[in-house]
Amino acid sequence: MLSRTEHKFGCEDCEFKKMSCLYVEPDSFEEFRQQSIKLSFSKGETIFKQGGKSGGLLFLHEGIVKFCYQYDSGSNYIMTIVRGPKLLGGANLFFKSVNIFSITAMEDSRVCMLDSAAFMKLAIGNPAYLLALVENTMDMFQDAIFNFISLAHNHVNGRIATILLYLHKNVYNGQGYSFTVSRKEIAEFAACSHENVINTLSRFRKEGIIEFHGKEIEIINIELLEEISRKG
Amino acid sequence: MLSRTEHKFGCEDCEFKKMSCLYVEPDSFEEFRQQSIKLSFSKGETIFKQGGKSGGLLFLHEGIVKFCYQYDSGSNYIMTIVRGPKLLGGANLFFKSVNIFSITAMEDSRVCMLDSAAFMKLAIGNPAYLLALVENTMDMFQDAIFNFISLAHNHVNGRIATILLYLHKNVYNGQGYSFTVSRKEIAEFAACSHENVINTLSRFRKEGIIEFHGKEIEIINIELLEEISRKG
DNA sequence: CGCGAGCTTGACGTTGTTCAACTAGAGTGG
DNA sequence: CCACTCTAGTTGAACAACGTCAAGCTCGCG
Repeated sequence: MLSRTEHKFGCEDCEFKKMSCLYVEPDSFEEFRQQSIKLSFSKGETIFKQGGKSGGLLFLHEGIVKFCYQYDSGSNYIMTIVRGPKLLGGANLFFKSVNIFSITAMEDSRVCMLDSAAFMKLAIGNPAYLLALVENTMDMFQDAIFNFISLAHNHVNGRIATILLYLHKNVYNGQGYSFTVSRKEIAEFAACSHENVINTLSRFRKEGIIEFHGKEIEIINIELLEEISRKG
Repeated sequence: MLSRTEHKFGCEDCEFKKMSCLYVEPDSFEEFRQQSIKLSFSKGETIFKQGGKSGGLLFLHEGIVKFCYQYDSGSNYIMTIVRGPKLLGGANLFFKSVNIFSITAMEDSRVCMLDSAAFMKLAIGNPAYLLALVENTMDMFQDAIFNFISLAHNHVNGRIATILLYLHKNVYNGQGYSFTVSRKEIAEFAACSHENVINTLSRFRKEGIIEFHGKEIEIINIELLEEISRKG
């Protein structure tokens, strides 16, 4: 029997198992699962380090993580932010032997590190499963690309509006219209200075689009925010 | 027997067939190939239109194409430029029923439009083949992402340097240090105004980094260009 | 010959970065 | 418990980067 602690990690009802068992036999999945390692990360801890040896596939059971690119100069760029449950695969993990970016926990997170070789074995035997996982990964890429496009075309107003909407809809969903992010992280996501973020957020507050107390930001007028996101 | 015209399309020695037959039986591939359509596109012609129904997978035998995102305002953003032979798959084509960006020929190009259903059948039967194709696609995404990162972090100097290096190394390789691109396209790639491109290129010329006559650009000092690309 | 698209240049205003000074809160060690 | 330090946040001023506008240019094409 599972102990209470192990049960907290949800091996019996985990989302990854549920999704996998749509395609593969529970026994095959169980064999694969035996090769994986359960880990907890606290807010701020680095899960994968840019430039480090790739740790294979990662399943984020619960929590919120950011994909960061770190420059030699020391500054960071956040490529995307995702919440669990989600498979974190793709260019960083599927095929490369070295991580091309870092993955850092933004909230306390629980993950499973999956064994690449065991995964490949499972995938080769179940192409429909592989296809479903690739599709899942592509969705994450697509979200990231739309953020890049907003970044390429819009001024800081529009970029920050896009980011606030993204965080509301895709990350902090299911908790009303408010969430907690630092100005520094918004700056790293929007690729601008933190001073500019502060000024922009203050302007949004003056105009009644958002409200904030400390790090907690609340969206008041989402229609207007969407218009700013579109028009730049 | 193949006619001379058909032979020009290279069905016997095409790169896609060569690559595919590392994984699948020639007979299976031939069956798949029967479902595909050979087409030629002239410089400037649109191959896939953003918002249009997805045309499935595309193999670019020869030529150069750009992936464009078009804004309501009418302005364009070039996400990436690739040369054949290359499989153009990924988020745009693998799974979505609607194209999320346009693909346009920058030089005269020859392509095969592949049938999605026939491809899926082939891939499901040959997981190693699917894996190889996904890896190929991910590489293209990775290149695009590095361009995005340069765009997010660098000033126009660095962005244009990055783009010139990308074009030299990945697109117009095998033709020395010179190539032909319009200022407008560089501007759409670097996400800045065409005036800014002109000023930057002139500055690069004054500093002896590049030389140009009309649309033909030649890289003179590649080390310096790489330094600008890195440092912004 | 005239037209339009792309290219070029300079002036000007806006946007955004950098810098400096200050405040507030969270750890840390005596 | 209190200083000390470190990080994040805030504000304003000075400066650089960039886009926009206007004008004139060249080239290819009908």
